[in-house]
Amino acid sequence: MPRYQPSRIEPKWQEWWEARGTFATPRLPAGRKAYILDMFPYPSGDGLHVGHPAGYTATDIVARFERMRGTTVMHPMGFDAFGLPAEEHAIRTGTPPRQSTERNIATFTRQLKMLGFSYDWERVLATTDPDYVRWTQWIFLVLFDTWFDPVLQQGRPIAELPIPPDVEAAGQAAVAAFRDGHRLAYQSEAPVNWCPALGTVLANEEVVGGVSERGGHPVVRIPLRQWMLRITAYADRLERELDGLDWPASIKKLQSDWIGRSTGAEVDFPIGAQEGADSAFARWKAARATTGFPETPGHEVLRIYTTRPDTLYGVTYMVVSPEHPLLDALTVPGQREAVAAYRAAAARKSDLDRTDLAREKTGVFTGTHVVHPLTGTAIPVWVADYVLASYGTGAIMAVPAHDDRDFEFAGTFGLEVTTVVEPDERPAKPGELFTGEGRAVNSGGYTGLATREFISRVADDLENVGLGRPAVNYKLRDWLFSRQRFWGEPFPILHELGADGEPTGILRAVDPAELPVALPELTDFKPGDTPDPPLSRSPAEWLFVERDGRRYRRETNTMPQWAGSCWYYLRFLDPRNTDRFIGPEIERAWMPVDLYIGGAEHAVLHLLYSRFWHKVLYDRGHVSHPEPFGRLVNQGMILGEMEFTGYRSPKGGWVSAEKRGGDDVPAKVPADQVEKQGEHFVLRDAPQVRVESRAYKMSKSRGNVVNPDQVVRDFGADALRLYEMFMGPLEATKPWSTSGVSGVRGFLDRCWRLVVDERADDLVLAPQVCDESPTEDQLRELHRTVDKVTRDIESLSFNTAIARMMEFVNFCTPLERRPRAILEPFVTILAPFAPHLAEELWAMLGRPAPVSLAAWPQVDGRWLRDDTVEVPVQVQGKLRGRVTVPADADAETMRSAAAADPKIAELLAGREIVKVVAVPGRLVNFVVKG
RNA sequence: GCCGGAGUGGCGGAAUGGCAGACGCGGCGGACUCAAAAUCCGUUGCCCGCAAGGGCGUGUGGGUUCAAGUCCCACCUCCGGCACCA
Repeated sequence: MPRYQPSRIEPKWQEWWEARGTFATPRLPAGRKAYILDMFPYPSGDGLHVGHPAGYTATDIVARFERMRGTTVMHPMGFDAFGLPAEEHAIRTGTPPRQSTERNIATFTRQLKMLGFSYDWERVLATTDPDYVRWTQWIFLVLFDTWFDPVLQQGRPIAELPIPPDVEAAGQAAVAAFRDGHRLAYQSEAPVNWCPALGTVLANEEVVGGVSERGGHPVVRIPLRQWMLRITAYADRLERELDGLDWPASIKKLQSDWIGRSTGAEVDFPIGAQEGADSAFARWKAARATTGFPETPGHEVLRIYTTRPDTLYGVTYMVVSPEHPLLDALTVPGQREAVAAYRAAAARKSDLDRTDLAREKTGVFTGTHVVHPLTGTAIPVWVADYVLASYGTGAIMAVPAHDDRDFEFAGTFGLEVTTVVEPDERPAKPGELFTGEGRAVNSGGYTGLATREFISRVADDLENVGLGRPAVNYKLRDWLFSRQRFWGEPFPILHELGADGEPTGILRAVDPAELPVALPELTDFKPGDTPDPPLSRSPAEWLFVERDGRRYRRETNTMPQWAGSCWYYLRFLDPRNTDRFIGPEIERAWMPVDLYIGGAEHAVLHLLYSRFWHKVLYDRGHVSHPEPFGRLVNQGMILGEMEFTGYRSPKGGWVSAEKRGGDDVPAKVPADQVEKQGEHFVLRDAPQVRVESRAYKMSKSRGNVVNPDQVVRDFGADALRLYEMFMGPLEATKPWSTSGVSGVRGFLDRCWRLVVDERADDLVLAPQVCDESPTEDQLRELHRTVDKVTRDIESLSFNTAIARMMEFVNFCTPLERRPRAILEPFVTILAPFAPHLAEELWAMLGRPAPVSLAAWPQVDGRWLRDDTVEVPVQVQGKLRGRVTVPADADAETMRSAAAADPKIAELLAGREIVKVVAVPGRLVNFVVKG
C-alpha cells in the first residue's frame, strides 16, 4: 500500500539535499542575485513556534523559486542567541547560559531542518559565537572611533574632529574629554530600574506599575553610568532615506513617527528678575543683542523649546521637569521641602507610571519667576512631571490657552489663561482652549499675523537679538546601549586606573587584534546587592589588565540583545572571514538584502538600529550601500484555534455574553454546541444565550499553543508549510485551524495519487500516467496554472497560488490519461511549496533529482488566450443572461449578440433603450427607460 | 486620545470599478463496500417557490457611476501599535 507517507520521504530528501550540498551558495553570485533573508529567531527554550514557519516558508518558496529561475540565491539562517531568558535560567539552575543556549540552538536547528528549508547551513551563525562577538565588538569600536560631522551630515574618524583652541590649550586630558564627548559611543548617567529585592536592573517592560513583573518587588529609578549610542545624530538621514525603500508605507510611517522630527524655536527666559529690576533685564537684553544666542545656556537663563513660538505672548507660567539641572537653583528656601518631596516622588515613578497612571497633572511652584524676553513681565516657574527631562531642553513655556496639557495644568492650579490665537472663522472666547492654527491676537507687533507666518518671523527676530533661535527636536533619543547583565557582548573598553585603584576617567579601546573580549567563566550568576553588572564580580585576572605599564579595569556592562542583530545580515555573506567582518568584494556583490521578512514587532527598533549601524559603516567606508534592506515584508501573527466562550453565573446557570457581570465566569464551549443566529453565536440548546467567538494569541497560559513537531508528526512538513501559506495573505493575522491543515494534507494526498498507484502493492506509477501528447485543454490548464503561480509567488500571494494548483489537481484527477508533459511541469512548480513531495514525485516520474534545481517552466502565451468568451448581459445593471462571443468581438458585435439572446430580447421588448455599455471581453449592459 | 489595519457564506478566505463568494474546511446527497474508513462524483450564500423563476445579499447610513466588496463622505465594531515629545 504505497500511500503518501511524509514521515518516510521527508527525512530522506532532507538528507539527500544535505549530503549533496544542494543549497550551498557560492562565494559570489553568478549573474542575477537574490539575497532572501528571514529575521533570525531567538532560540527560546520552548522551541519553534508555528509563527516562525510562516515567514520562513514564505522566504523559502521565493528562494527556491528564484533558484529554479537561474538566480544565484543567498538564503541563510542563524540565531539571535544572547538574551535574558538564558541568564534567568542560569540564575535559577546554575546552568551556564552558553550551555542552555547551545541546547536550544540544537533544538531549533533540528526543527528548522525538519521543515525542509533550503538554507545554506554552512553559513549558520549565532550572535554568541566568539568569532561573531569579535566583529560585533569591532563594530562597536568603529562607533567609538566615529564622530558625526553636522555640516557634512556624515560620520567621520574621531582623529578628524576639529579641536577648539581653548580645549587644545587646556591640555591632553581636555582634548581626550572633548573627543569622548563627541563619539557616537559615549558614556552618560542614565536612570535604570533597579530592583533591590531581585538584585538586578530591569528592562522597562519588566516593570509594571512601579513593581517588578516577577515577584512584585518595588523598583526604584537610580542614575547609573551607561553607554549611549548617538543615533539622534543620524535622525535626519534615518528619516529621509526611508524614501527610497520598498517597505510597507505603514512601517515607514511608524519609523518616521518614532523619529518624531519637530521644528520650532528655543527661547531663553532670564531667571530671577524682581520687581523694579527692569534695568538688569534691559542690560541682559542689550548684552544678548551683541553676543547673540549662546550655544549652551548659562545658569542665568531658563532655556525652553517650543513648536509654537507664535504663542509667546500667551505664556502665563513656566515648567521645568523634576530632573532639570537648574531646579535647585530655581527653588526658593520656602519651597525647598515641597519641591524635594515632589522630585523624590517623581523619581519613584517609572516612565510608565508617569504616563499611564498619573493622568491628572501634578506640580509644585518653585517660588521663582523668570522674565518674559519680549514683554518683560515676570512669569512663575513650576516643576511638574508632565514635562520630560529627556526631550527638548527639559523645560517649557506654558501657554494654557493653546495647549491642552498646559490648559489642564492651569485648570488644576488656578493659573491664568491668556488667549493669543484666534480661529480664522470666528472670534476667540476668553479662557477657552484652542490648539489649532489661526491668527495672532494680543501679541504686540505680531498681532494679526497668521500662525505660520508668525512662527517663521518670530524665530528669525529672536535670533537677530540673541534671545532665541529656530530649533529642531526629535522624539528619538540616544540609544541606551549598556545592560547590567551577564549574557551579552562585553564592551571592548578599558578604564584606566589611578594609583589609588580608582578610575581616572580615561578610556582605552581594546586593540582590535585582541578581540574578542570573551565573557569570563562565572560559576555564580546570582544577583548582588548593588546595581553593578554581574561582570564586576568576575575573577581579577579577567577584570584587571595591564597595557603599556598602566593598570586598567575592564568595562563590566554588556551590550543589549539588539547589538548582534544589527549586522548579522552582513556576516552571513562571509561567515568564516578571520581578517575582516566581511570581505568588500563579497559585500558589494550581495548587498543589499533583496527580500527581508519578519514579524511586525521589529518594525521600529531592530530595523532602525540596523539601519543606523549600517549608515555608520557606510560613512566609514566599510559597506557600499547606505541602506541594508531593500524590500521588507511583515508576516502576520498566527493566533490559536477559534474558541467559543460562554459565561456561567456563580449559581451555575448560563449568562448571555452581552449581559455578563463581573462575577460570571467564562467557560469554553465546544464548537458543536454552538450555532450562529443573526450577528451572534448562541448555545444550540439554549439559543437565548449568546457566546463569544474569538481566536486568541497563542500562549502557554491559555493552552492554545500549536507545536510544529506535533503537526509534522500528524500531517508532515510539506502539509505544515503549505497550510501556513494557504491560511490567508502572508501579512494578515489569522487563526490556526487543525481541520485546515488536514485539508491541505488532502491536497498533497491527491497530488501523490495523480502520479502514484496507491492501490498497487509496490511503489509504481499510476496507470493513468502516459507519454501521450497533452490535449489543448490540458495545455491550457497547465499554462494558466504556471502563469498564475509564477505571478503569485512574485507578489507573495501564496494562498492564491496554492488554490490554483488545487484547481489543476482537481482538473487532472478525473483524467483517464495523464500525460507526463503536464504532470512534470506541475511537479516542478509544486516544488517550492512542498519540496519533499515534489522530489519524490519527480523521482517517480523518472526524472533526475533534484527537482529543487530544475528549470522553472516557461509559460506559452498562446494558451492564456481564449477564442471565445462568455460575457454577462445586464439590464439596468442586473445580471439577466450570458452570451458567448469571439474574444476579440467589438462593442457593436457584443451588443447585437446580447440583444439577439431570446431572454434579453424579451426583457427589452417595448422599452426604450437609453444607452448600451459594451466593454469588449467583459460585459454588456442595457440601460432602459420604463 | 492619536496612528495603522480589518469587517464578505457556518469557518479560513478569493475577486485590474464589470458574472460576489475562486480554493479549502464543514454540511448534505450519491457511487464503491456485507458494513465502516479511505477514495471518487455531485451539491452547498440567504429567503419565497413543486418547478420555471423571482427577490435579497460584502459592518451601518448617505453619495458618485450604465455598473460599487472595490471610489468619496459620515458613522459603528474588532484587532494591533503609540501614548503628557511642548
